[in-house]
Amino acid sequence: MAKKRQSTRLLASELEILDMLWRTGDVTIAEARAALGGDAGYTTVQTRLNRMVAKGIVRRSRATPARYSAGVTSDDVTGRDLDLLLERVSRGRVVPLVAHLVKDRDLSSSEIEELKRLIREAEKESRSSERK
Amino acid sequence: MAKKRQSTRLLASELEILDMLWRTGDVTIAEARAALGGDAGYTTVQTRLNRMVAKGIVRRSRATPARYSAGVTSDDVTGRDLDLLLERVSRGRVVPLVAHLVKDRDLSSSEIEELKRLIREAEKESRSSERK
DNA sequence: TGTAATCTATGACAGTTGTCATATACTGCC
DNA sequence: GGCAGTATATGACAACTGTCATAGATTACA
Repeated sequence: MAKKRQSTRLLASELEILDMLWRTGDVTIAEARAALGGDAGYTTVQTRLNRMVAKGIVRRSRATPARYSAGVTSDDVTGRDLDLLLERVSRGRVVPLVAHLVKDRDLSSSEIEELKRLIREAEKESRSSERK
Repeated sequence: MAKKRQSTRLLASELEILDMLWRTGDVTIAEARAALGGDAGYTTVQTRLNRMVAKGIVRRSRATPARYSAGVTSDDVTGRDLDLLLERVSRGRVVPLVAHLVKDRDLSSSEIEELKRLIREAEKESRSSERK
């Protein structure tokens, strides 16, 4: 019984670690601990990092002290998470997700321009596939 | 030791259940089991549903047989998940998330129109706050 | 009404996660 | 080389999750 977890997604606590690694590059345990706020005990941070190494989402260098770095990119995580959200929560509807992302946020004019460009691209795509 | 989990997000397996509940409305255990594909044992589905009830994310009616329904809306989940993604993974940058959502997808022309409208709204917002 | 069918409660076990203590190993410096 | 300080390995425990078996309660119908 108790099948191994298959299609999971990263836990919030794992995102916390990855966020830290993406921000600070590669770190020793002591540095990771400080970067996380210094609340957790040294071996707690050690264990969490090593468990993530075992899962392949964090890398560990052979140096001493070992340096840990992210083993997945934020784009990987973004992609997988958004796809899961689309599938499970939004039923494939893109608009409500985008709505949440752009509503009530302070976007710079360059961000607005980027967004417009994205929509124009998508529009071109949709028209070309329509023609087929 | 072993502090109770605080700031988590829903597990993929919980999203699976909620997805089913959002789609089918309220269900008995037997119906839930069928809707999930019939792979899991009856009491497995029972346990998973009841544990989610204990967490407050699923509701259970007092009828017999009990009927289970979603205790959170998909908008709630969408909102919380996207905000976490923005904070932890994308560092507040909205554009890459939107890019992933609109790239390489078949969007209908009405969806495109909706997206344009959203951007126009965001633009209006950004201009009005600029003026302050 | 009594029995079969169904539903519910409960217990169990293995794997995961959050937390850390302890013991062992390694490094750097006197 | 030996000791202090740092790093690593390992073990542990509680809560949570995935899975289900079993027993007791309820319902439906012959």
